[in-house]
Amino acid sequence: MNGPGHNSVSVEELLQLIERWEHLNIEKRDIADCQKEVMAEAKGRGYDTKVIRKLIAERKRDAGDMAEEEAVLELYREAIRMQTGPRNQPTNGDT
Amino acid sequence: MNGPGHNSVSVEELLQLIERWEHLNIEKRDIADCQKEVMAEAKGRGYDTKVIRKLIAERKRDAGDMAEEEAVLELYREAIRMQTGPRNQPTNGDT
Amino acid sequence: MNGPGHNSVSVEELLQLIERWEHLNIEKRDIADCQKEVMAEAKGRGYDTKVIRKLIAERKRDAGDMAEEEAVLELYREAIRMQTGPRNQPTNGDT
Amino acid sequence: MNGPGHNSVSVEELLQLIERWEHLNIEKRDIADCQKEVMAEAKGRGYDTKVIRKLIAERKRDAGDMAEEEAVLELYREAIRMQTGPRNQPTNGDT
DNA sequence: GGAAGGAGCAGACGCC
DNA sequence: GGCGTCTGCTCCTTCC
Repeated sequence: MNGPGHNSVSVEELLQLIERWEHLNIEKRDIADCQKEVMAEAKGRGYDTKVIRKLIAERKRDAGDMAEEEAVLELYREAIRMQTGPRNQPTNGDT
Repeated sequence: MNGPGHNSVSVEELLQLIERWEHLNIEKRDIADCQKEVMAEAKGRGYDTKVIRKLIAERKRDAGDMAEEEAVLELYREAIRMQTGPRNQPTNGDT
Repeated sequence: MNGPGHNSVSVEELLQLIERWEHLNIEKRDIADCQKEVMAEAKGRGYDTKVIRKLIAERKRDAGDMAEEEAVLELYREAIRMQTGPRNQPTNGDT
Repeated sequence: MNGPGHNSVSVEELLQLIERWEHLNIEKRDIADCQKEVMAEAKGRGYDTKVIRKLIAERKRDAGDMAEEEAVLELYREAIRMQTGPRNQPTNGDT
């Protein structure tokens, strides 16, 4: 009842999408395993993994804060532009 | 002041471990982005991503269940053997 | 200095919330202890607690699967309706 | 082939044990729901639940630390006794 | 030491 | 397009 080009194609492409997603997930798992290995190595060398995780979290926050600071600065710049721009580009007299 | 055997070495290797971990994390993020792209493509082709996620979860469960079922069956067999085996095996004389 | 309306009120209600939560947690611990007792009793009567845990897990899965299956079926039905309904219902002229 | 008092009894008591355990589990779930309500109420009153969780974790740690401190103190006392006791109870001259 | 359960967190979806 | 909510995942702790 269904000729070619009907939803059998959809099923095929749906499966391909799903399998692509699943394959990517496998890669993620592999990388996570590598991370566990790194932690294991750290522990093997006598480091406290809990402390290391704290350090990583801190670094992450620091990186994030830098970005956030930038965003805030940009926000302020924009706010300033909205005040100075519309009003007159004002005190600048060298036009 | 920083000859061999100082703790600057420890700091260095600690940093290397952390950076290796962070780099792996970046790779994970990239792959996660790819997954988002896949989902976006699916959505673009008219699929319901919620359903797709359900399907993926189902497939995952199915895969897991196969292995688990075997384990459970083995466990039960063992449990039954522990009950029937010792009790009936040797002293059973009504053959 | 600490009349009504100060933030000491907030501290008080915050503490109450926290303590309510903690008290509930204690109750949970108590119940968990009861569960341990049940298991200990089972073991004392000669049952294999490992098998019992598997049985419980199975019963849990069975119960969960019933509900979930319904949800998934409903989801799929809805997805199918979204595909077949709009596409074929009105403008379909090739009959 | 099995008269009364055989393993049909075991099945019954096994089921009772399992159901007792499951009932306790339900109670735990209920309490967990109450905890969620507490958190929801806290959020409704404008508190940051994340901070609250941190506070609870701290209090937990503090409580644990008190006990741990006691344990450490006891350990030290024991160590001191092992040093002073065997050697001579000696230099104590007020006998 | 290994597994099961719970807690915490990040990502994804829906609303505004 | 950003925010709030919510589910799912991972990690950690506890128990066996």
